[in-house]
Amino acid sequence: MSQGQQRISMADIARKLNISRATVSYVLNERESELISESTRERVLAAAREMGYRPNRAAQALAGKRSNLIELCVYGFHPAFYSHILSEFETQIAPTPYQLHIVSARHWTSEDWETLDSGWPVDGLIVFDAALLDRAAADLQNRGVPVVASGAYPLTSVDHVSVDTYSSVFEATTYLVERAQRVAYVTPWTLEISKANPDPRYPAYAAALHKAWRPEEVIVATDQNGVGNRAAMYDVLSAYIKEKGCPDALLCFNDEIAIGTLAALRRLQIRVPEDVMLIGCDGIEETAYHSPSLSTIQFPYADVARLSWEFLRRRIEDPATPLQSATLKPQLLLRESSAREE
Amino acid sequence: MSQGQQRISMADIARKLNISRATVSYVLNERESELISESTRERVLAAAREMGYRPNRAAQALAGKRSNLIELCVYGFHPAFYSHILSEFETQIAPTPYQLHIVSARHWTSEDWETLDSGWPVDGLIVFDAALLDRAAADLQNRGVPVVASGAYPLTSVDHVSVDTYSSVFEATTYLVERAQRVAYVTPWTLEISKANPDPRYPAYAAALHKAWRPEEVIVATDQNGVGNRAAMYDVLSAYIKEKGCPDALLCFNDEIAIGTLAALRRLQIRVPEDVMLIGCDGIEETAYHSPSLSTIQFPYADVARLSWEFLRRRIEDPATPLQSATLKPQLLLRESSAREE
DNA sequence: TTGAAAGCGCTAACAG
DNA sequence: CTGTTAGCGCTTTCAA
Repeated sequence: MSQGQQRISMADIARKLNISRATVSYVLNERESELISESTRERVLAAAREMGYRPNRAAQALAGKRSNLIELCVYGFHPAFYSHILSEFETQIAPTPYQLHIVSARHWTSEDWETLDSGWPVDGLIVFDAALLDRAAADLQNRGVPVVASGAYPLTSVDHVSVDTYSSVFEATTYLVERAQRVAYVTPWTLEISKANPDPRYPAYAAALHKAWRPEEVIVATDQNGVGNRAAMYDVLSAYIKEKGCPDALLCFNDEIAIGTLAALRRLQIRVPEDVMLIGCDGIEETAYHSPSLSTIQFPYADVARLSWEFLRRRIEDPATPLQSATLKPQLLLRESSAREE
Repeated sequence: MSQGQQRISMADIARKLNISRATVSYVLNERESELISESTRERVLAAAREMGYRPNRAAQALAGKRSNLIELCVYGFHPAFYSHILSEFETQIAPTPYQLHIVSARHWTSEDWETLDSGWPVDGLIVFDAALLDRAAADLQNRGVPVVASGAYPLTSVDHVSVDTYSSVFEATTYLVERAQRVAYVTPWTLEISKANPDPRYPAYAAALHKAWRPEEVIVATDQNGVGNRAAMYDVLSAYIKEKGCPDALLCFNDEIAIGTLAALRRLQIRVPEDVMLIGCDGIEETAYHSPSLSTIQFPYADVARLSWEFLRRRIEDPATPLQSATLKPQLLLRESSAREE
């Protein structure tokens, strides 16, 4: 078919058919309002196909057409939590004419956060767990770009879907507190980071312990370089246990940490759940496949994606829509790793 | 700061400063060749910052500037194999001025494959495991867009990084054949699909068995709807074993299937590796955390990403570069799940 | 039913 | 050192 060295433009089609560029544009855009003779229509369509015409989306957007681009800003592709998120958003958007432009914030330095605006003509923007994006996102919103924030700490000045991780973690911790003496929190973040970050997990854990008048125990899972890392769980855990003895229950920052902890405990010959109860967080698929199966806090991936997209789409269609918001609660999923008599 | 309802353009800056748009363009683009007075330079920069100017990338691209956009076409964000791939590509591209535009082919129907060309002005394109993209990719290449293909079945008409999965699977199968009587292949694809698809796993398995004069055994892991699904492993496996007895070794299509199989075997009270040896494929991180730890075929994620990007970048910089290609071999990682006396 | 022309925001050649 | 100008490919208004 097409073997031209360059891209085919509407002008090429018009020239070949000896008609005007506007006519070509009309039929290619299926403009109902303009009346085009059936024969012209067909000639244009045929030529476009033959010549391998593909619209230049940058030009379309420049000329004022919608870009059908949705920017999704998320931390990265890893760990599995994010791939679940991305998959669900993709599932939402795939059947629509819209396309996802994923921006990963993983490697961003502090200034980069201003870069939320990629400069591409997006029709809308979804920011997931936008801890530091407040200003940038509000800015975009002010410039007329529809923005939806979602996750456990969404911006509330824009349409948002919040996930009430706090209450679920509180619930999980309370469950453990009622069945165990020493309930520790295992996290890849130092205590300073945990306290400075808007992430609700540590505060929820701490609140649940305080409520029961129990002392906090925080196990920081970092490697020698201070990087949060489940691969270091064995070293971290054995050192901790050696120094302070073994807690009866562990609430883990996320499922990856929980899985790393499970492996470390196995190596230390500590039984789960008999000696130590274990609960993770996020509800990644893997948790179901371990032995013992891992209790976790199931993040509502699909609902978050569905609602976020619903909100964004509505706002794109009707910018005057009043502020939309919803709150979802992750579900505590009790499985083998936390099974114990009360 | 900026609270305008609309986007700031270069014209806005020029107007405010009473200078020409070209001057603004020059300083914002740091054009060395044009001499701009230091004072003008600073005024422009200051105004741009204050007004919150962000370049319109669509317009830049239209006007002939490089877009700094790299399209990465990959099957999806799931399973973990893909998130490893995406992460590594992202790691490569993050420190450069380029930006990734990820296109997921997961939901594509047959016609959509023609859609490889998203219509955005990409500077280059990486297609991963491009089974059905040959024509579309070659097309783009012909139109002057640099294309690199990578994965276990890359196009060879363009720059490519191939991964020799065939030989690794052959090696793994041979390892099993030498230590077990019945070596079965567990796959989420029906035999017809396996045979029609360019994926080298089934052929490699079959070749290794034939070489040893052993009969093939293929266990198809699909649910009632015929969808490939590790969650169905228990049902599939117990039915298979009931009918034909239990193989001594299982070579799994990928690590997800291997993990599902491991869980199913556990439920069936069949020991790994004592009763059944198990080897997966892809080398996702999870394999190290199971008990027994899972043998797998380690895909060279980082090297594939690094080389692909190296090839693409070189071709972008110098389109006349001769065809580039490299072949990488995944490493057979023997762990507990396949440990057995010979 | 079709065509001419303006303009989206920007780059880059050229003129001053 | 700075301004004028011609497009890039497309949409859209207005004429014909």
